Amino acid sequence: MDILATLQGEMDNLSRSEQRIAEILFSDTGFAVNASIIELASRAEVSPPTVTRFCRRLGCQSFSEFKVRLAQSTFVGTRYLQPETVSLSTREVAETIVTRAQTALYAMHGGLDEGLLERAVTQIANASMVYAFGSGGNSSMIAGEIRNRLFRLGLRVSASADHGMQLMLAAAARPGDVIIASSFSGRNLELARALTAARDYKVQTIAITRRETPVGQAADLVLPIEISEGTDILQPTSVRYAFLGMVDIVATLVALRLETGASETLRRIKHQVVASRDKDDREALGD
Amino acid sequence: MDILATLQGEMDNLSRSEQRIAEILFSDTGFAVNASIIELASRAEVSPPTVTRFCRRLGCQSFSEFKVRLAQSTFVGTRYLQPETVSLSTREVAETIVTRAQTALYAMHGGLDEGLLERAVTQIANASMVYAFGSGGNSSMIAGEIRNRLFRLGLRVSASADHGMQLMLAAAARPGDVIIASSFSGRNLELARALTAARDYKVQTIAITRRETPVGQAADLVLPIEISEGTDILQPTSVRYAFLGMVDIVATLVALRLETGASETLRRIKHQVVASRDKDDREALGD
DNA sequence: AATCAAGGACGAAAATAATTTACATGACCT
DNA sequence: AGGTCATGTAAATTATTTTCGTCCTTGATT
Repeated sequence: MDILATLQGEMDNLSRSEQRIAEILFSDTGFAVNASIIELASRAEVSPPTVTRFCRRLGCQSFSEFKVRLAQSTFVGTRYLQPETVSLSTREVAETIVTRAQTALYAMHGGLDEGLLERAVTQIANASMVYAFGSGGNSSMIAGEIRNRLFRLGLRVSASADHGMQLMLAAAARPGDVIIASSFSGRNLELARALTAARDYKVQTIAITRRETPVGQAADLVLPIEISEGTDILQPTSVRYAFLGMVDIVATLVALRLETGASETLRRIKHQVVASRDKDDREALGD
Repeated sequence: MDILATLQGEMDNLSRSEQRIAEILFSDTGFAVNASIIELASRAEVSPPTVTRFCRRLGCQSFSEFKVRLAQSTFVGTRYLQPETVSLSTREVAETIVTRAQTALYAMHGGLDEGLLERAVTQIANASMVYAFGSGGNSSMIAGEIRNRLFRLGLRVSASADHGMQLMLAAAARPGDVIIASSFSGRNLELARALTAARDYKVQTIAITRRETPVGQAADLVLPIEISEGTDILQPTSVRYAFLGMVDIVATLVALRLETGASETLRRIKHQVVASRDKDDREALGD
């Protein structure tokens, strides 16, 4: 879907002229997006037909289709394409963060599988109890968000970031309960163990993680997020946005599935919250 | 920047033919983005020159520039333009969530003030202790994220979601400490009180919130996020993405300010985390 | 009320520009 | 030597813009 990402993968299969075109696309996407085929060709020192062929190779039918796809992939900036460069200015940092978040959300969206999603939603909506598991700063935040979203819908839900607790909760869970596990890396072996234990007790397990990983394999159903994390340790991982988005999608679908009951619970929560604020109740479930 | 938003504002000043074009842009952006000027014109039952004039009126120099801008504004979908519609299908829900998140991030990015940001970053980087305050599901998540990001940089940081604690911590804080407060609505009066108390003790206070609100006014420095929350109570608020983005930007800038020390702390944390996983240490600070 | 500019919206057709196709060349490999 | 592939040139096609003339609307004048 993201043409620049596609291009990066194809880099090796390109001829010399085509690599020169690609070079320009990466280094100056802003120019490329606004250029005509002639301008782009002359800047890359190739002929226009070579550009056309280049577009075809990337799966576009025409140069203009290519340009549209290019424009779509460069929402804010393209700095994420040069992960080696350390961004220094405030402006660059902001642009990079926003762009990466957008990219992560986009990748998550592209990887969605409606069938899986619906199965997961059905299980959650019908669960007698939901457990949200995730450890480490990021996944425990996600587990917390799962709790935040689902309790508002009137579901019984408990979040845990503690491996020991997770194992015990899994063992204590009963058929009809659902465990939702979050792992960015998929390599959280204790979490995988808890899921395996839950399986023995016929508890449904849903994992938000990468498929081909210990956690992914241990779960009954995987809502896949296949984004690698990058290596810039100074930067917070953008994968969080993808996970958050997945949680929001699942929670919203569950809400729609439950419909009336959920609205009532939400109304009650809101009433309580608003009562302890000043009078303006236009705000949704604020903070 | 967003041409579809611009267009919505201009709607009244358009002639009949132009409104017919706009109509198509809103109802079938996907078609418009891929269409030639002739196709678009014939579908709107106008002549190509009218389309060209339409583009000019919207500030584009040519039809192709217009198409690029259009492609850039329709990252995933345009459903947010009709906020009243309740989305029902899985596909629609996913599209809506992703689009809203993107929009929120974009709005946050647009509202950034470099000067303020740099002042905040300087204060945080030099703080002897940082307190992150935020209550309610959403803001306490943000406070948690502030802690997650900053402790990795070697800063001393404590997060609290409890109003009573916040007040006490504010009273116990000393000059040189910094409090970062998060409030989506800005109407969290207890939080505002804690900030006011901190001020008396000459503790720097930074708020991520809306400017013209009790919390915004109580803080020394506001990193503004002026997004209203929408009223669909079934949907999680997209403002979270904006807040998260702001936290990431601030944290990254602080990291760059601290530079060497931070990398070392991160390396140590990572070493510990990796040691308790299996051997693959390519993963960043995973879960 | 009828008439008459003035101005704007619009489309037809011409002019221009962009893009693609068809074909030719030359480099490289077998 | 022959084939294949990458590439360019030039022609053909297609897309876009410009120019110009018509028609409608509006508002003033008779």
